[in-house]
Amino acid sequence: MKKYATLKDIAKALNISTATVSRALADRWDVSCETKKLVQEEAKRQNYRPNPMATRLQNKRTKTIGLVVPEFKSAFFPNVISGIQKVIDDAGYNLLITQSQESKEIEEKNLKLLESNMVEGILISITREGENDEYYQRLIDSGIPVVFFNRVSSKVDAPKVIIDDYRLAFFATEHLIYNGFKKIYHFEGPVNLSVSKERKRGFIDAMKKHHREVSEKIIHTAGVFSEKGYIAMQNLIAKNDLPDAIFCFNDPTALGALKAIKEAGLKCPDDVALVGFSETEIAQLVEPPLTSIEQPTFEIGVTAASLLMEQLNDCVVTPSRTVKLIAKMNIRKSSINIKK
Amino acid sequence: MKKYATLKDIAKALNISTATVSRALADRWDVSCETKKLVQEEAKRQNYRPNPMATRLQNKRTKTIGLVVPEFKSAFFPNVISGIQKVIDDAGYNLLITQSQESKEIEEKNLKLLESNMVEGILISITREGENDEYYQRLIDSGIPVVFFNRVSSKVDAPKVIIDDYRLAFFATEHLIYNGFKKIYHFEGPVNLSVSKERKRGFIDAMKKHHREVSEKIIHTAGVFSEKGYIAMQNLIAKNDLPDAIFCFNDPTALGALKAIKEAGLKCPDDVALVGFSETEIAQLVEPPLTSIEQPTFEIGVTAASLLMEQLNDCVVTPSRTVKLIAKMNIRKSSINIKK
DNA sequence: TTGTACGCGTTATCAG
DNA sequence: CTGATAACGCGTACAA
Repeated sequence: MKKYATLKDIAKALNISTATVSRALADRWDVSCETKKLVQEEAKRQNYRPNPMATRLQNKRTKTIGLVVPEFKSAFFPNVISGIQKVIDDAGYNLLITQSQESKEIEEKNLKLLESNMVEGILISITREGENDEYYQRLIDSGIPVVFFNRVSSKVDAPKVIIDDYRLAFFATEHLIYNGFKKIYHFEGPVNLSVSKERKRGFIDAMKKHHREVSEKIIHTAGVFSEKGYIAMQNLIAKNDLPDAIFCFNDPTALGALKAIKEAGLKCPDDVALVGFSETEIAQLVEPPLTSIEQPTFEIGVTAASLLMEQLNDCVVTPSRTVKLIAKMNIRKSSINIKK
Repeated sequence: MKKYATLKDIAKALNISTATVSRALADRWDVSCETKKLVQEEAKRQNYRPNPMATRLQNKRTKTIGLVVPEFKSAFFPNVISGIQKVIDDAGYNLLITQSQESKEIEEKNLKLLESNMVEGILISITREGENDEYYQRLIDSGIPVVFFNRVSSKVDAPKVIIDDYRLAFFATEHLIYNGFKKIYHFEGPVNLSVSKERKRGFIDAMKKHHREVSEKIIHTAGVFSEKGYIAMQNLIAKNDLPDAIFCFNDPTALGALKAIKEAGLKCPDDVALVGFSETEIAQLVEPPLTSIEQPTFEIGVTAASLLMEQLNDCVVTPSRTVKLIAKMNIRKSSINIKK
């Protein structure tokens, strides 16, 4: 821990006032060129660096916004972040990123951290463990605008950016039905996440529309990560309870399932067809290429950040709105019915 | 922009001094229980939140350390971050993450951002665009310890955590040679990155050891991302300049190459064998599974963070050392010589 | 137990 | 052009 040089130090060294030093360093017109030079030289010599805390204590602006995401092991959030960063950069703001690791506790810790760095706004995709609703509300009340994206709070009234999970799950399921698959299962995501519920709802409604029987047997919880999909599929194989096709909560679970299918000597789509969700780069690289719903990740980031910027600029309190973005389905070999 | 409540505000409301308020909120013993209660109630009612900048201006501690990574689209950095976070958390510190997006300019901006948040130390894996050497040095000089990992500065004297790229590239190449491949190429990483140089050097030396001819023709620049590997492979196919095997800079380039191979109606490893580097989850999921060097990502993070903590605790200036961690080679189908 | 007064490092205002 | 001086919000000796 070294001691920093301060304005006072360099003022003392030059026998002038701190005010002059401050002005000289700010390169203002109302200071003579020679003192300016003297000051700047002395500053360099003492390796002077302005104390950011003191500055902020004065003008109360940090030009920084904070971000909380659950993780960035999958490609989803990194892509969203790129979109966010674009908007933030263009607006001349800085971005501080934190990772909640799907833990409610760490999420709260991160929010506090961002707060103590005086971010002017917060973008958040909440953890699957649960919602810190009271805290989100508290942030908003204390004047820090919050924008939710992807995984949103159901209770807090704030701008939200999501995709129409229900509709896309519906489409994906119908796609399997139209392709002539008869025994269709669903691998469900984390139960207390709104996206899981929406996708499950879309699946069920599509099945019902086409008069397919929907029982609890055809829905299996498989979480977010590939291992979970792997295990869920292994279980089905062990029980000899093989469906024709599975609509998976996301790509990782679908890829995990794919691995289990291959290991069991089965084939995709011949024995079990698969549909993923929220397109990852891997979807195209894997064999067979995976049918998946491609979310506009970059655009999600752009939209969320823009909504935040809007709030930051308009001091007027606009009613918070939920933006639903459109996604598209990439149909690939993993969901082609070869028996048809 | 709302105005925050301050100590003064709540002191005024209660007709007492700010000092008492301060002490009451700090829950000290030298203040009567009733005023304590009064103050705490008033604080809650005014939604009082201590101004972090003022606090930091006083005790000059933030208990926060900063991180700069080039990107986190690949799984590599997210895993490292998990390791870092473990150590940081255990030590009671906070972590601020930034992303340089492989841009030298953004990297410097991020360093400044971290600095202005008064982080007590910085962990960095530098961008491939070049090195902000002067700036790293400046940080260290001004008392902020810096630890490099994975992608390190060649000029700045500071602790570094790397894996033995040279040796592993050497092994990987020998593995291909021992497997009977004759025409072996190398897809090189970004030219000005030390890891690229090390891996290339390992490749060349292994080839030389076994008296293979090494010309510029067998080394092709392919960058970091899968598209680059895809294009590089397409070029080779177009020129009808097919090798038996390729040692790729990393997994994404190898996967890109794999895609090009498949699209051209060729087979891996039958026509072209592949070896990747820095194992990604996808390596096992792809067909054929990809031989790759598995880096101890989590451990890299743990080690780097530990080195930083060491520096933070020991006020003594210890000579900076470079830690080389061991990696292992996962041999899979993509590098099996079926002709042998 | 409570209040006064000062310092943390800056910037801004107002005289000179 | 330059120098006092106050203020930002908080903590804390010291005095009462």
